[in-house]
Formats: sequence, C-alpha cells, structure tokens
Amino acid sequence: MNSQYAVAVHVLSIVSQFPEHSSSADIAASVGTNPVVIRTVTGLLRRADLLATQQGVSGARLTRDPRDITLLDVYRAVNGEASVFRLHEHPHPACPVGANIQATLEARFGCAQAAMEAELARTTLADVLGDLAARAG
Amino acid sequence: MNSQYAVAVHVLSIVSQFPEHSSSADIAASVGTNPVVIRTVTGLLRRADLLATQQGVSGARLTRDPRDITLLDVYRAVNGEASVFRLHEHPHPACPVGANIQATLEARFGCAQAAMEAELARTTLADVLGDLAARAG
DNA sequence: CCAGCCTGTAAGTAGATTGATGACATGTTG
DNA sequence: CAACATGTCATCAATCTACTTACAGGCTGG
Repeated sequence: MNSQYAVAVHVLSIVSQFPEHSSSADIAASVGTNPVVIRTVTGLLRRADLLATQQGVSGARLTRDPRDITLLDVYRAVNGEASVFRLHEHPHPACPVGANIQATLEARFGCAQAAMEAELARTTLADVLGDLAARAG
Repeated sequence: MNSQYAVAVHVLSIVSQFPEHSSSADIAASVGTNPVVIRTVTGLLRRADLLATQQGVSGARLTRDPRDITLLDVYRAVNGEASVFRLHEHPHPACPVGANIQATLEARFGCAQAAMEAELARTTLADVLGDLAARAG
C-alpha cells in the first residue's frame, strides 16, 4: 500500500481545522511533500465527494460534517475496492490445491478485510480531530 | 504487501494434504513459481515453528495439527508485526496537525489492523483445507 | 563411500511501483 | 491583464517484487 491514505486523512484534517490555510502549497508544507502530491490526493477526495475544490481558487472545503466522514470513506476514495492481500498468480490448475486455492483465499482474505473495514467505518474524521486536539493538549 | 502470504498458505495446504509431494520442486509446480521461492517461504514458516524441514532431505511436515495453525500464525510468520498501512514520513512538527498526525494514525490504523488480525486468528489451516475439499467437490 | 539429489542462502536481473518534481493548460481575481 | 491557484501529464530516481543462477552443506542408496 502507498502512503496516499495517510496523506488523505492529513489533508482532510487540515481542511477541516484550518480551511483558511488549505491551498495545496500550505497542505504540502504540513504533510512534508510536493504540492502536486497534495493536488493528486485532493483529486481523489473530490471524486469521492469528500471535499470540494475549484480550479483557480485557493483552498478546499469539506462537503460534509467531519462526523459524517468515516475513515472507510477516505479509504475507499484512495484505494477503491482493492484488497490489502495479494494472491499468487499462476497456481497449477491440475493440482487439487492449486485449482482452488485462489477462490478459497479470496473468500477468507475478504472476511479479514471486511473486519478491518468495519473498524474503519466505526471511526470518523471528527474522532481523528479529537485525537489531534487531545495530543496537542 | 507481497504475495508470500498467499504462497505460505498454499505451501502449508500442500504439506498437510500431500506430505509425500512436498519437495520444494513439487510445491513450486503447484504454486507456479521457482523452487527457490518456495524454500524462502518454508524458511519463514520453519522459523515460526509451523513446519519442519531438514537440509538434504526431501519434503516438509507440519509441526502441529492443522486445527492449531491459524491464518494469523501464518501472517505473523511472513509479515511479522508490520502494519498493512503506511504513514507519510515528514509531517511538519510545527503544525498542530503535522505534529500529531502520525501518532494518531498509528493508533487508529492499529485498531483496524487488530480487527483484521482477530478475524485471521479465527480461521485455521483446517478451515482452509475444508474449503479446498468442498470446492474440489 | 560417493554420486546424485535435496535444502539453505546469497547475489543478480528485469519489470513494476512509489514518491517527487517540472511543465503547462486552464480558471480566478484584484 | 498580471499574478496566482488548481488539474493533469510526463519524467526520474529509489525501492520493491518475483524470478533466476550459483553454490555451500547435508542426506541416502547402491
């Protein structure tokens, strides 16, 4: 997995907490990367309807209340339906194990991923903002 | 993530079901890869005490009953304590968000991964063998 | 006992992926 | 219209993945 997911949560936190400092350059400074990287991530978040931006206009704004944005929403925006597990690609079709291992693993790994996603769905951006505030003390 | 985890489950399935055909060459044929790849995986599984091999002697054998090997055991053997999520590396320490985002994400992502691992711990190699048998009809 | 086969492991290779960056079209605003 | 912002494409170096060759070390049957 790439770090776009972590960056996406960071971006949404900034947009929510400091909307006046939410240009791609400002966010890039906080994330520690290049503004183009931020604009790529905001593009993903925009297509998922989590934030709105306007070409030519500095900054971004959330399209919903932070309590209504779950970490699963953000995860889907960045990673889509891709699995965190990877299967091997050429099992032998004439072997009883090789012929059925992929379907079996897909099902079992799918359950594990579903459990992970359920936990992500239980957490909102508001929870993350609360964590940040608590740590900032 | 690499596909070693899927390969590892495949290897354990073969060793359990066809111990007489569990040389690295035999398993490689079923997995569809090179014998060296298999020996690398068996090395990880051996260090985790999930199977035993002997240099110079063909084949491998499980060290426990398949009912006592969970998919989490296999996961740990291959991936250790590594997280499936990746953090960005240089958040700005002077920004209230940047200074605390990593610790926050580490905690929240840790919960999600724990949920996934709990699901993996609920499934055993015996369950996988049952799936394979059911699919093989 | 030794030829043949096996495992363990290091090193190297081609291809894919990641993250950063430059370039530029396009839109906004004072 | 000049200055500045976003959206997007192309490129580059570093890293990762999977495969492969090579070889050291250990068993086993004849």
